[in-house]
Amino acid sequence: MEKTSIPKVVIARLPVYIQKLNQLMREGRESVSSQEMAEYLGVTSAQIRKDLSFFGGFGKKGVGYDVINLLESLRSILNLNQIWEVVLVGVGKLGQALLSYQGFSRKGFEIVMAFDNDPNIIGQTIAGVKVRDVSEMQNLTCPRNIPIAILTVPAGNAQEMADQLIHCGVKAILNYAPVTLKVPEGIRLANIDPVLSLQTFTYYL
Amino acid sequence: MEKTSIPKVVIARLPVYIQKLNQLMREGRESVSSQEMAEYLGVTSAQIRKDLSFFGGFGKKGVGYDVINLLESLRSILNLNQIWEVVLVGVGKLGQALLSYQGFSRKGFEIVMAFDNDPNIIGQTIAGVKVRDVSEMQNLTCPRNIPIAILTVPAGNAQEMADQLIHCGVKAILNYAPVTLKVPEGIRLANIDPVLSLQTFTYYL
DNA sequence: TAGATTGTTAATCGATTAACAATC
DNA sequence: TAGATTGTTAATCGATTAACAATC
Repeated sequence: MEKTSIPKVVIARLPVYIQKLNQLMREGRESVSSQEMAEYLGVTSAQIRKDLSFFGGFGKKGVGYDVINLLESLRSILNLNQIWEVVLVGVGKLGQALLSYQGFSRKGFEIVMAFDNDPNIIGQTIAGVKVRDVSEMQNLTCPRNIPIAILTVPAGNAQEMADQLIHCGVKAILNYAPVTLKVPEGIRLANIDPVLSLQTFTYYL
Repeated sequence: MEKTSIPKVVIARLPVYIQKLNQLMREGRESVSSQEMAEYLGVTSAQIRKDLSFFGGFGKKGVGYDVINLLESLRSILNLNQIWEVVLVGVGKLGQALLSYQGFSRKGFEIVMAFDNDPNIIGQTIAGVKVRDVSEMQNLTCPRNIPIAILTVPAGNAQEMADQLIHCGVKAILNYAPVTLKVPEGIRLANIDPVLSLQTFTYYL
């Protein structure tokens, strides 16, 4: 029960607001109303105002929200004004694609280590990160206290890798493996499985 | 307002149940209780029973649910007893990884066409799929009426590609681009942006 | 000032959970 | 039969929306 008062759904929407505000900023926009944001994002303006009001009053009545100011406020609420270290486990095709993805470091997430168990991949350097043997993972990650892990291993290995990472101080896991992981209370977990999304589609099609 | 009565959250959980039931089946389990499923998935048993009860009574009181029977029932509810054709747009690193991913066809989703705008990639065959010029997309996809698209293009191109796909009859889009797309009523949309997940983590860390 | 838009309250809506009779 | 577990109802909990006074 951490930061109890604010609903999880609200926290999950803040990054979406940030994404849009970033775009507005690049376009040179100075201010934006909740109404306009709502249209862009396909939600109600009341929801946007309510969400923001959990953290204070960022707007000016009759005017709207200052784009840069709101953006900075939200970034600060989410602790995005720092570099977050990330460890990636599983350097198959998907893991390689994520290692090469510029979007992480551009948004302040730095993949600092990568591990695999395939001798053909161990030792290679991908996007500046040297791939190491997963058998060394505990030795190498435990001392560094890396807070976030990305899991791109086969389903069968995911739980074991998660356990090891958590043991070494990882506090949040982005899981691409198609399994439901068991993690202790207090460990954040998000699952990205495209098949689950597709299987939801097919109900409606 | 299609199939109104059943909450979207319930539909979204069915694939997770299917995932676990598949695993139980592979392990040779014959039946399972809502209690046991709940423990595996980290939810309440009441939720599982309630979810299933929207579609009928699949269990036996005092016994639980027959694994194979429930699995088949859920697959049928989600229309998973058929092959679903998929078009993939954007064959960069991520697109290539998804093209090579066995999990889609294994679960009944067949990527039948792929498009890109990079001359170095157009013409290549990846995982049995020939990459075609995106300028031909409308000509090639419109007649085939493919229901599902996966978008792995840069943020700047995503909306334009979505519009074209929808124009050609696509009814559901799995969007990997880091933008909020605008789609007409009735088009299903799911977004997979790992950065949004990471940015939710950092609030709690 | 007049018009616009916020921040907030109260009402509505929807989802989760507890509890238990039914029954295998 | 006794024990276990479902299916379902009612109660609780939480999230969304409508509406409007405050105010820029």
